[in-house]
Amino acid sequence: MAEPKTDAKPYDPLSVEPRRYQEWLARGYFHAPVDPSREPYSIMMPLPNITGTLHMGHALNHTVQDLLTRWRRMQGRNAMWLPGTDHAGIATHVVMERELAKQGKTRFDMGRETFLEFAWQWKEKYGGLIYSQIRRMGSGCDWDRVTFTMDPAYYDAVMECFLRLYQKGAIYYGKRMIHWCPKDLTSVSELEVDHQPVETSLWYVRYRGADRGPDVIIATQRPETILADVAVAVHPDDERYRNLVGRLVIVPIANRPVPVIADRRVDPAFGTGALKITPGHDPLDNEIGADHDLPVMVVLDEGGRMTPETGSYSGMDRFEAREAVARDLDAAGLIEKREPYKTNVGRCDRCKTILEPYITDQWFVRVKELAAPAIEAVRQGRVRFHPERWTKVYLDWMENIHDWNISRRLWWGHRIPVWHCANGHHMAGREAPARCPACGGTALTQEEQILDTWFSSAAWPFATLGWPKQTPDLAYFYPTSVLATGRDIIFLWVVRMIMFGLEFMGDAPFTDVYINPTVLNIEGKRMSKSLGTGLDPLDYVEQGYGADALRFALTLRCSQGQQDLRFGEKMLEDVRNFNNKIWNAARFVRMHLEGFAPSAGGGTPALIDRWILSRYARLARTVTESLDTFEFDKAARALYDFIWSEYCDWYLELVKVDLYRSSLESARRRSIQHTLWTVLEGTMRLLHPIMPHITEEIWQSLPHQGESIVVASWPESNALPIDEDAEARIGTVMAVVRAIRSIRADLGLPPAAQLAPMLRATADAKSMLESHRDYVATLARASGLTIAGDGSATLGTVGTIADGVGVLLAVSETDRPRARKRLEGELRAARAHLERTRRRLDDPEFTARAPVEVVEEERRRDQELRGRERLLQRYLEDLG
RNA sequence: GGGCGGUUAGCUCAGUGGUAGAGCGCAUCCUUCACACGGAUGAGGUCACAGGUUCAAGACCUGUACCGCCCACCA
Repeated sequence: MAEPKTDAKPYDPLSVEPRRYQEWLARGYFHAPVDPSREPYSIMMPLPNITGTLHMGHALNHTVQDLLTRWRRMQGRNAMWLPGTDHAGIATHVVMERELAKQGKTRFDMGRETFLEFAWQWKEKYGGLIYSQIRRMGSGCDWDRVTFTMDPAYYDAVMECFLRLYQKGAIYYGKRMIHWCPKDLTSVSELEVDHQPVETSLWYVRYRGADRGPDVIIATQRPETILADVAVAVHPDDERYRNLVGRLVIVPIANRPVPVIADRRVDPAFGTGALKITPGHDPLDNEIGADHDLPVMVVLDEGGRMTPETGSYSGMDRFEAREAVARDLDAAGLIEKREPYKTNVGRCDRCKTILEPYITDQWFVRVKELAAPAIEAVRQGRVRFHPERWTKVYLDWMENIHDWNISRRLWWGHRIPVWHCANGHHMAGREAPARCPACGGTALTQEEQILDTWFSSAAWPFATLGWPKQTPDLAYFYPTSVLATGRDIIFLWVVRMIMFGLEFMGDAPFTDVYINPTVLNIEGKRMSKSLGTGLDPLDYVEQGYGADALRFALTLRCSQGQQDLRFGEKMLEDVRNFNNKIWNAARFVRMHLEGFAPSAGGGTPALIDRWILSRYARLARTVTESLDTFEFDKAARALYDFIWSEYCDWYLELVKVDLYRSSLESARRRSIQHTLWTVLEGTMRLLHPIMPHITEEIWQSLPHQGESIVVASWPESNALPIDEDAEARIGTVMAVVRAIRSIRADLGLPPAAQLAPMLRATADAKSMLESHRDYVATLARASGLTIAGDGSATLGTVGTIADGVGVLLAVSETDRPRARKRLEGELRAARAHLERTRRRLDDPEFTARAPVEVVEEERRRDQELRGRERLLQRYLEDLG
């Protein structure tokens, strides 16, 4: 492993990160071969689309997966993170066809074969881009296992899934009303419908009664579908229309008589309470029509244009036809009114075209039987969601799951392995059978449609490992450990993986599902390239912040409490500063590590060493526990606070007192070196999962065991002792230092002025302070410090009480007013506090009902505050 | 319409029923030999609102308001 390249004062991530990543790759650290002697840990990357580039959401999601993988590897697991990409049928179609449209072409001009060639070229060209971006983020994926959903072996696995479901009768075929995109010419999933509010009109249209019967007025948003009306429906209890049910009314323009029917699904409060029934163009009408044995009429074609049967409207676009029909109705005197109306329209998630309810031949998976075990797996806790609240979201949805429309009228994807014969029979198989088993016919054609992208990605956790072959990989890594993803694809993907895993492997595909927050910009708006609010993570990385900074900034805000994470560049500045802090702390440590060898041991640690070692032990616990419970922000915050506040601001400053002492003994030096090294080296390991590059760079610059921090061991927190005595004593030192600094600042004393404060302490604290007087004197710049017993007199001083120690400073005549102000302020605060404590202790309810420890604590505090009040009062009097 | 989050310092957010916290920003001071991408000291909060439970509520319960997300979509 290379030596650190630079010792510059500011840390430069750009000169470190790509180099370190290359080394890791070259040494194969991210490849996890099957090894039955070790416990596996595996994560399957939520596969990005080949058309995609890395966005901030990926940056967060990948950081989480990478830190989990790196952490578990350091804990000794055989950790494997499998990367891959998705062919993403419709998404890829949309971008490719947009490209074709620029040349004035459609995919139909090219034909299926040519288009697929074009698609493969596209995949070759853009499919690799996202991988290089992933690598730039430091993600330690097992690149030997990278998988594309249309790789031959994966393709075969998808076929196997379909065939097995087909054979067990879980798949059916037929004409169904689905969400249809008239631009992409395919069905789309109900989960991929983007509902958006829109301003439109509600037309009130008069349908004349047949045979001189009464007229009825219906309200509709879609006059163009009037031509396909087959009935008018009212609520059975609606008194207004009681005498109308069973009679006929005339559909305007079409001049067809249709029945008035009664159905409970009609809302009498909406519009006029009368609903036109158009089973060919509306899902509710389709249901009602089917229940009343009404025919289905269709007046729009697959492109959303009026059919040839519509006479003068023939060929008109649906929106054009809407106005035309409305005009004609108006001319015929049949429009009672037209009012503005706000409603929601469903748009194609990919191309934003308004979708049509449309009836075509579709393939479906009967999903209830697959859902039942998937529900059980979560109920029984075999699959756990983090944060836990997503469990309910999952269960609620699964309990109301609808059959799954898996066919898409696209070309780029897995073609459905079914053959149709001329007599309407169909049969499944990888190859075309010689003749139809049902009728013996030989005129067989393959199904044109392909499978929904989510059908293929549902097999991701096992198809990537060689299934249906019983490979060693599959046996070893399945089921995987954690699935980390965003909440937007819980229904589309997570539920389907659980169903497929249970169906085909007999086991849920993972034990834990971590749902990461959604990354928003600093205004709280969704990031979107089209809105110009998208932020390219790689831009920030290359601007000089580096991948580590981005990873840490995201991790620091990756809490379970909130579903969103607001991101702004300021956050990267903060982490850049943090990295610089770490970098310079390491430089400092290195400067003082001359002649140090860890093997020599540290001898007897001083109190300050014991203190930082104890704090480090706590850090190791916090970080480990936080990672274990998916509370990544806690881990990051603990590291940040420890490194900056405790290690740098306090320990390094304390240790300088010893290091710069003219009479530093070699034993003391060795013990300092050992502590500096132990804590920094260990902290780098604790930080490595979040910031892999800088920690490697620093770790390599320190004495270390092993060839890389990537494969170093995780600090075993149980082996690190907590030293409460050292923590308490150094806590007192810190409080005293802070008190002196505070007095100095309040009095506006120049920094050059060496102070001569007096500390008054009880015997125990006094002896501790005496042995640590140099630390206090140096850190507080108070060379004239004296330490006295509890009873000594004080005159003309300002003072405070820090952790039970009186801190006093003689005050000059000119400083008196400021000193008095300070004392009065402190006294006021103490009295206010005391009053609160008093009120509690005077409350018999409190002393009777609160736990003994709490009451004791309150008494102790009361005593302390009384002492404090007394002393402050005396200081004030002494000040004169 | 139903469900789920959120509402804490100017901003972004932590916060296990028992003395309200961090980072940034702000103010004052410090170019001391790891770091000015730094150090020190401060100012700044009726924890959205209203009830309730409790000796004790920012935390628990019930409502309300606002912000956001998801589901269902009355044509």
